[in-house]
Amino acid sequence: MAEYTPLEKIRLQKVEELRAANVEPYPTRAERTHTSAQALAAFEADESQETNVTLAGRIRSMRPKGKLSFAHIEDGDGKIQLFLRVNEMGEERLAFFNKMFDLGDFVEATGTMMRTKAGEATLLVRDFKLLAKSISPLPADKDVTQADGTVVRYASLDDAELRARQRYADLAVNPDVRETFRKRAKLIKSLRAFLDERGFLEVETPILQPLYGGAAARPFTTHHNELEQDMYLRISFELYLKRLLVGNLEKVYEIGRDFRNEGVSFKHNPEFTQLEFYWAYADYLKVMELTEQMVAYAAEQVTGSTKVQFGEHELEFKPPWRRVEMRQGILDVTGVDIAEHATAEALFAAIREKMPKAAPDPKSTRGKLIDFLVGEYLEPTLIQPTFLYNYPRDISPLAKSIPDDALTVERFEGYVAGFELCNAFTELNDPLDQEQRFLEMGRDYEADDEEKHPLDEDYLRAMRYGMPPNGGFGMGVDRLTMILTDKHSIREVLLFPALRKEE
RNA sequence: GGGCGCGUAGCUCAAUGGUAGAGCAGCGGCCUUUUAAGCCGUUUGUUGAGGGUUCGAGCCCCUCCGCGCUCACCA
Repeated sequence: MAEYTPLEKIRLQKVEELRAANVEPYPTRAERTHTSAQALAAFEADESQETNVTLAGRIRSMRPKGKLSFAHIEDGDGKIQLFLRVNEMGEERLAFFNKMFDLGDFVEATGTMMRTKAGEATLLVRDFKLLAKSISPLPADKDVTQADGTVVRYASLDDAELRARQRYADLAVNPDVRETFRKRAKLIKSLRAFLDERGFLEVETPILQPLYGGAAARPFTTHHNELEQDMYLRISFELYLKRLLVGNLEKVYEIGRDFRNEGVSFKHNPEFTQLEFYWAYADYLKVMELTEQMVAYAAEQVTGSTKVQFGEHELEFKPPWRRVEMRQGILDVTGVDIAEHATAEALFAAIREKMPKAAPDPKSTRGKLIDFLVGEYLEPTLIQPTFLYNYPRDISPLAKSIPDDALTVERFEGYVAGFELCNAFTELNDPLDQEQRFLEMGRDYEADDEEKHPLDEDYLRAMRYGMPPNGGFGMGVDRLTMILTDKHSIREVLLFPALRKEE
């Protein structure tokens, strides 16, 4: 059971007193006629007319001043001031308001809009009603708008853990947090609109899967009792969405949750939102063009511009983005030409020769060594939106090889602000080649290696019916949200990020 | 998992190893145009938990818990 603080006990006492006085502290219905913004707009449109409104919101400040009181309430649109005087309601009623109402209470107020001596558009209250009593005080905060318009906060909830654990309190007292999640919603809506307009069909595929695949990650495992079988939460949508291409759906996409049983960091959460699309008869170059258009469109919808400030960087999303061929990019920053080293051993030796301080894992495959070079030396330089393309085959088991280059596949990743935003390729549609790749992957790892790619026989069966050539794409929606809202931790863009359980 | 750092009142934060404090919030008053309202008075702490060193620990040491940053991992 909850233990109440002295403050909470006082408020619980008030609840009792209210009920004793026949005032319901949690009435069923509200009678709001205007939001704060609507009331202000109606009043300011013509101040000579009487504007009568009923507002509802949470009390954020109270300034009782003898026979009159000021208060600010906040609703979904913002704050608005209430002005209560004995002239309108009598001393007893005003005293009741001052005594029984607290910061955090939801209240309804009816009256006429007016302007105070200080010039603030304010509701002169004739009557008021309690809508919901707040028992626990919200984290105290005070913010003051200076003459120059800047807002100074004197005390606020800024403990990162508490803000994430009690997001409801964070949202209640930090309007900018509400704004972040409005932008997130706008982003997802804009991605949908963009793809819908271009004839992509939104679909839903299983989250609970008998076999996981489409990425290299450890899954969350669970168990279906009746079927008596283990099941996995999906780590990607890829293999199910591509099955749909076999079914003659030419353009499909899904926005949803992926689950990966991996480490948590400023850019990783165990569950995260992914956008994937698959596009028949397109290749990775067409996907590249669609990607830059889509992200530029989203940036404009969310922020009003294709120029986005992220930390110290001003990012320009307007197409075309910079394109860097992986071999050339690595050559430029490290002096190592991966094309000259066809085996892991040769490449490892070349890396040690050019960069004695580099410490790649000696057991790495050639692809992992290349990945090491990219992550270590190239990624940090990719600040403006950039497509890095042509990846090593052995770390891309679902991508199609470049004609006449057995070691390289048609794959690109989009980088922004030094981290990976999206991943795409010309999809492998040759069932025999795919089977080989799965088997190769198996050989590259120990039998019990958690990164081992499980062989999905049903996926191969689907592919044998014939899969059209196609381009596929996956993007971390949380990461794009971070970039578009200038937040530097994934926790800031997730309403309820994963946290260790309390106590 | 490794390294570094943090944890003090409801909130934001102070406090050389020497009596745990301030502002806001709360509570009791005064106040008919306030907006960090003001003025007078006043309450609140297992200093994250446990152990140790010391005459004496919020402060030093150890263990644990939680969080942050970072490294590793994450095609």
